[in-house]
Amino acid sequence: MSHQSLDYATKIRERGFRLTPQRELILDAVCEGSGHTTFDEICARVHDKAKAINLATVYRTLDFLCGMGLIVTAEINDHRVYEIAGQQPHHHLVCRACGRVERLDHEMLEALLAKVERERGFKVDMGHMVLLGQCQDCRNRE
Amino acid sequence: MSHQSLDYATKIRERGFRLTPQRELILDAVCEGSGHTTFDEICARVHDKAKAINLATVYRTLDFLCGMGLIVTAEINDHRVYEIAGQQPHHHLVCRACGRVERLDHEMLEALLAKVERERGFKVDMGHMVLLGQCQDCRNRE
DNA sequence: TTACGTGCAAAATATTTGCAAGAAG
DNA sequence: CTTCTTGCAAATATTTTGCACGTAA
Repeated sequence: MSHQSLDYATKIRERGFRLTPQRELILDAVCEGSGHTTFDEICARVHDKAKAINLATVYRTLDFLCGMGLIVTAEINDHRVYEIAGQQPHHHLVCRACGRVERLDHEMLEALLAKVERERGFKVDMGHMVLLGQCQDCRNRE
Repeated sequence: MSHQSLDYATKIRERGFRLTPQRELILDAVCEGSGHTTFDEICARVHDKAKAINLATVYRTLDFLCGMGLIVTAEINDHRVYEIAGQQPHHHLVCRACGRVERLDHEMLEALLAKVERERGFKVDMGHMVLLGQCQDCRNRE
């Protein structure tokens, strides 16, 4: 249990819910790939392993897992994406040109957050932010 | 023409497209209200003035206006919102508790953007950002 | 054994498209 | 006139729901 996904089984059962194969599969599917996963990717991975799982179940389970705080969701470039929760707070730089996704550690944002809180009294609750722009390679290429 | 919406009529015609009453109405509808407007609000306002305008037209026209760069769109708290383009770049603080939307000027973010560009070579193109959190009032109330 | 969860199919929504008629330039 | 746009209706796509059955605990 060295991984980020501590003991999700316990987290689910603790609150009186059940751990089902479907929930495990879908949670796995969110973990696969590098970080962000779209609904369709999740469906594809799930159907790979168990063709019988229903679309409605995927919808319901993703909602459920969000509600449990085991996964989080964000909107990148008009696409809803899911990702496993409980990681270090971090953010992404998404290149509009090539679509590449780079990671940005939370530390970079701390100065900004502190300033907003100090000057506006607004406490930003920023689990995951997405900054769109242009990456270095694409800029050089121009 | 002191307003932000310069001469959109010209901008449209310049590129060989036509200015229609529908396009004017929908553009107006996006301007009304204070800043953000949802699809449904737009429909409601449009139907107020002209019941006959078709849903498909609203969809097509919003796409069109985005394509022309006359409006911009963002995602706030699971809701797609539209807003007139060409304003000063600015951002919003959205309170998760009460839903209030405060404006945040671009200046606040500049230090962050400069840092990302310096350290990562990534040029953030930040027309409009949304920070979720908790506003001062709601924090006091706890 | 007990309800929680799932599959299934249908319903409710949301969005897109083809095409003929209407209208902007 | 020309051809871009719209309205309409149908086609798609997406998401949600009700219900009987299956199964985790």
